[in-house]
Amino acid sequence: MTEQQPTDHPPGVYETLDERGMIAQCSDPEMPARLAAEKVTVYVGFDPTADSLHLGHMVPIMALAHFQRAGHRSIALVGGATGMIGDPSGRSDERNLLGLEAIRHNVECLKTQLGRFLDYEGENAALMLNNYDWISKMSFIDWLRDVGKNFSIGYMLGKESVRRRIGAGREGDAVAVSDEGISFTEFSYMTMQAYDYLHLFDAHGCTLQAGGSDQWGNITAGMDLIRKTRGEHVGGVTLPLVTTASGEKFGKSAGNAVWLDPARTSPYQFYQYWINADDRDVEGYLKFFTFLSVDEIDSICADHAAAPEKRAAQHRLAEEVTRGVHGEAELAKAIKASAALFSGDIAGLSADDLEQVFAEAPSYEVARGEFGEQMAVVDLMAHTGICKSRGEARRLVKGGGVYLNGERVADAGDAARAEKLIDGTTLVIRVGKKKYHLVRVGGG
RNA sequence: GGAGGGAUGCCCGAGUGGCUAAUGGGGACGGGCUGUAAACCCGUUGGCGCAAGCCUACAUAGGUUCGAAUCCUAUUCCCUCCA
Repeated sequence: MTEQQPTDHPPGVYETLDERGMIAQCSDPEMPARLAAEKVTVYVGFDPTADSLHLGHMVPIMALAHFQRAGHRSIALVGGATGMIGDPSGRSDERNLLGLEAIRHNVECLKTQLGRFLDYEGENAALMLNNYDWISKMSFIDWLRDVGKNFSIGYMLGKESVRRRIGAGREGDAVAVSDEGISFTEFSYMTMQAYDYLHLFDAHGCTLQAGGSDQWGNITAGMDLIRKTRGEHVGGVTLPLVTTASGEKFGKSAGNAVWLDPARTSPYQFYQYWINADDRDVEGYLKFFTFLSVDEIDSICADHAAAPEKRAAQHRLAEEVTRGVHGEAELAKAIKASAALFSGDIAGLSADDLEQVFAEAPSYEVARGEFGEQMAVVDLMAHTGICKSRGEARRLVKGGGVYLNGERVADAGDAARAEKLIDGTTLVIRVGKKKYHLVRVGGG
């Protein structure tokens, strides 16, 4: 993500994004021409609701990177202030406020992560800013006088994010109404994001804001604020919500978010997430999450259509995205682990090999004394935490979903015997088709 | 401040004195088929127990009753309307 193009006459980044399906809404029709003709400063905000970004943030990140590659100036904004308030957009219920310390911590983590996707050096350097730096300096009275005065209640009530919460959905406009209500705090969120845009306009000449499609209301709030207070017209674009063909939420694996932080989602799991992409989604994902040219993507997909069982498109997708997020070395490990687990037989591997392959798989220790000559599989699983309870482990075994070193455990009463340990120390317990756990018998 | 409505398992949502560990749907998980895909089919979905059974659960704390998610009291939180 470091290659740069000449900045004096940038190519049309709008077309680049559009042909990849990465434009959902755009504030004005002249946008494509403007983006092709002049250097623009664009910003995207990320609120620090957790200490890591996840796949849901990837499209905005990629969009910022595309802008930078096209010669524009990208600003990644970390919402140290907005994150303390809670964006109601896209949510049907009130958020719990995070503590100050947690937010500070999250801000630092996000900054580090975002640092990997943009180039902050050189003449076309991207900027990383934290809105806490300017918003925290304002008093409440300043806020109400300088910012709040520009928003009529009617305008604010008209935003979908608000209407869905106060049960004011209109006939025919498909706002899913929730009966949760909304606090003044979240209601005010849009004014804060609008002010960010104004600040960036003043301080950095920022004239474009991008964000997920649920950000449209917040983006237009900023555009309107700038128009009212500065008499200038600025732009906004939204990026599409990524969906899955099967109706599952994109970016979730087993109900958990797929994080960019390797401590939360291992590179192996990350790689596997993409490998498992639905055929119908893979083309779109290649366009969203890689920098491969559209021509190349077409060619990959043609190959894939010819021999879908090879899943060439998924492999390429997983490879590109994992490399981009985790780097070459981690990608190599993930590929090696995947190959070993899905084609080879576990029993043939040594304990050392296992360590290598399972470097990121959850692993557990059991004391030798506790294990003894043998240990019931069900006890072992409950003990290590692979299962929450013996009952859960028993159910899994009964359903035929537990494998010891690759062999299905036939009966809930079966035990793992000491002589089965690989190199006398290690046991691989697989649950279902894909979940591997390493158990080491060690200590006294 | 007043009036009314509500809080049930991961989520939604039934249940208004025993047959309810709690209908149903969704999700999730496991199995089958396959391509580590989709669709589809089957199964599971509080803890302990091989089991009979025991324990813990329907916002919180008490109470009535042989027996309560279901009735009563207080408390907390949420929603709506009125002031």
